[in-house]
Amino acid sequence: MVRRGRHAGAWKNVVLTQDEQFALKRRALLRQAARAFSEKGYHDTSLTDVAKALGVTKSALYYYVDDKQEILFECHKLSHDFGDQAIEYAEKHGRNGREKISLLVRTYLELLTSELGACAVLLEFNALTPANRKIIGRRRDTFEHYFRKLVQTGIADGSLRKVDPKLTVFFFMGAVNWLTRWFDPSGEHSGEHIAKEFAGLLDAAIRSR
Amino acid sequence: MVRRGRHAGAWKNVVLTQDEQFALKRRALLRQAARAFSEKGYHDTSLTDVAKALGVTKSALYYYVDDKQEILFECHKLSHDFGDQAIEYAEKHGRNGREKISLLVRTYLELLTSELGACAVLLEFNALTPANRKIIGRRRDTFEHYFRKLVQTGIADGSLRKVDPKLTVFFFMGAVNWLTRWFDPSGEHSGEHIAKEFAGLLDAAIRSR
Amino acid sequence: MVRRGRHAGAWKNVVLTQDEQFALKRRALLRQAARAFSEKGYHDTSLTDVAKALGVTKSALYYYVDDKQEILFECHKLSHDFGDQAIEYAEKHGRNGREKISLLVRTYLELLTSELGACAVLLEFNALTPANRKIIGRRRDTFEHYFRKLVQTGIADGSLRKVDPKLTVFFFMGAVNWLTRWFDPSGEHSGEHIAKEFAGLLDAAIRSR
Amino acid sequence: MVRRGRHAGAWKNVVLTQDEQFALKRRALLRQAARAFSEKGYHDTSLTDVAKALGVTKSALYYYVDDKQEILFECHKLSHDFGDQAIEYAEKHGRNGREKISLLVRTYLELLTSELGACAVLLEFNALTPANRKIIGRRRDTFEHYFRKLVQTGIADGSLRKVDPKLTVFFFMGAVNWLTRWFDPSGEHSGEHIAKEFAGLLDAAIRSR
DNA sequence: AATGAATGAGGGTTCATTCAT
DNA sequence: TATGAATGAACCCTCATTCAT
Repeated sequence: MVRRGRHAGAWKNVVLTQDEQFALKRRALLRQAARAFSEKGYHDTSLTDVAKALGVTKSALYYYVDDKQEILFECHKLSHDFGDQAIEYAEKHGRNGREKISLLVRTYLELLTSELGACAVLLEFNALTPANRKIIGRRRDTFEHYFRKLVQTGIADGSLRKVDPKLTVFFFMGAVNWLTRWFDPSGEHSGEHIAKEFAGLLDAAIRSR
Repeated sequence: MVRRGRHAGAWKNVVLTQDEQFALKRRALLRQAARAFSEKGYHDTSLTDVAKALGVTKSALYYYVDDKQEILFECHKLSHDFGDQAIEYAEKHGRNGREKISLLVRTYLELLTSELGACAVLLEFNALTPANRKIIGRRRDTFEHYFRKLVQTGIADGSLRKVDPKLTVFFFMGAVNWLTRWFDPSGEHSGEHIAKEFAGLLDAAIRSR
Repeated sequence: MVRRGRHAGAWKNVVLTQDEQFALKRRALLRQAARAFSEKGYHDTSLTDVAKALGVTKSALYYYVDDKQEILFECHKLSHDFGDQAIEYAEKHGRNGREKISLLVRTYLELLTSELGACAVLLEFNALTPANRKIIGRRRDTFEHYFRKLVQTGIADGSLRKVDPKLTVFFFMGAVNWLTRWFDPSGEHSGEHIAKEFAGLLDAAIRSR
Repeated sequence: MVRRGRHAGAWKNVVLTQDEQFALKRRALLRQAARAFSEKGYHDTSLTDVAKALGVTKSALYYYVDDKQEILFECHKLSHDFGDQAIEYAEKHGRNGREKISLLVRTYLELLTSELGACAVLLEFNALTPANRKIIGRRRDTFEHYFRKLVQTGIADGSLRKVDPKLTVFFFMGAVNWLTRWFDPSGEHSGEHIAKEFAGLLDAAIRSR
């Protein structure tokens, strides 16, 4: 669903424009849905539930979204945007494989936990439409491929011990995806804390002695 | 579903008794369902799918099972049986926290991958009925609690470095549950190989330097 | 929907009064809707479609019309106005049953094809509200009754052979209504051509030898 | 929806086999739906209506049919089967263009009216899926093309006067399709009577003087 | 021991309609 | 005059479940 253009309007800085309102509400919808998806899974989350949680009718959702599928797709895209950001950051500030991985992992986890829900749908890859699965699959492959490459780099530059890059990435991605099932923003551990701890565990797991 | 009594029947040692037949078929049903559940998720797996894969009608399944829910419940129980076995083994052969954890992890993963599907349903915890969720939840807590305890033991006996036991367990459990989404018995890596590799990664992550 | 009074306003001869504007736009709306109805049917034509074709929002339509039903009703009335005109013309210029029928048919078809869409809704009689169906039904009966009468007259005055008046009228009305599904104003055959051809076919079908 | 094979079973001649039962019920469903379609149109006929008329639940229909669309499609196919039969018959027994057309028209109408409902959906061509529309469209074109050809033949062999073949076919097809909106099997005129009368009208309309 | 047939609840989606602005 | 936003009814369809055979 794409929003049509709209003239800027006066009061620009005081009140929200209609477009901003729209975007805000849409964002809220995605967030709420994503939360439900990661709690109960895509298929077990009814739009009625989502709507009720937002205080509107099911039909109202369709003003902001074409499809239930679009919601899932959008969520996946969002979470991959985080991945891209994390990669960019790691690439810029890390000096060897090991450092880059640590930065990548930590940034990624911080972003994810900061806006959890909007992204915690990684588990629901199979619920994507074949067409969408292709798109998201490509991005996931890119991410994992980059991750693996980093492991290889680290091994090559001596900062990491000789682990299996593929299994290592799976190992870590599991931990991340699982996060979405138990992480509670208002819980005992802050997102930053978890990010740091997980990064530490992974680092210890693969660094060269 | 509990089986009613049935006279033992002659030919006992030659042919399978009816009860054995029943048990065999039921087991096959559970396995097949579990496989489907871990591939596509509980709610996206229809009983028709399962039945077709077994070569029978949907209705036939109800002879072996009361409910779709019962299947899921049973699968969860099975996978926890593996956990219990792994614990028992680790407890018997490990000499300190670190060793026990390694044994636990490795045994658990080997069991899981050997009969994947029967257990790959860990991801579908939320699809359980509240009542069943309570039961399985208790077993899960027991398992994780024991796991955490092991970490604490290891830290105490100096075999492990000072990590957060709770997060560590979550970290690892994520990797395990995720396994069910990508592991392919006929794929590149054998179950044993993965078990060993994962155990190695975890060990490196938490052992004292 | 009836328009409330409105003062005539100055500039009367220069600009369109508000009432004229209103009428113009309403007419455009009816025409556009009718076109869509005859192409896709009443129930498969959404007001959004109609609105989009007119360059406004769905809501805007409700300023000119009370109901979707009102549109259909109005269209039916329009098409019957054409029938009435054709009758009047035929009655004035035809000298016997056969001539009158030929004139009726030809005039009717020329009017219909000239403003096709505004009338091509004959097929959607069943989509009318019971109340409206009664009203339109009466007019339709009047038309068909007059038509049948003409056939009887023609038989009586010897200009037509002895055909079944009722079936003859049905026969021809079918051809007319079907027209709305294939006639293309910008197509191969002009409305006049079709009117002439169809009139010719009917005439040959029923004239006395 | 295709039915799987089934062994013949004893009592073959006494009781209906399951397959026959199935076919019978399916046929009834199609007939009932077709009746509703031609009365109210495809989009305004809800499966609930159809089911209620058959005394079952909406869901039950899905045991016999994959889709609402499949019903429509099947009806169209049925009616074209009648067209094919009529063509075959006309081709065999007619000796020139005029005779063949008369036979075609009469046979076709008799078949249609005998099982009206099962076929009276010609009007709902636009409600077909693009894919199905292609298939049915091809058959319709074939039929109309053959019909036109017959007109040309008749003109060539001198049995028909020089009419426009295309418009003539449209003219007649309109009458036929319209039939489905007013024909009542238990009404004043029998199917045979109508078939004969319509065939007579068309014949008079186009025969050479 | 298994099947065919049917049910009912629930889910996603569309759309005419309303109303405040 | 016209729009954005929301609603509720209706619809198609799926699926776990039941029951007679």
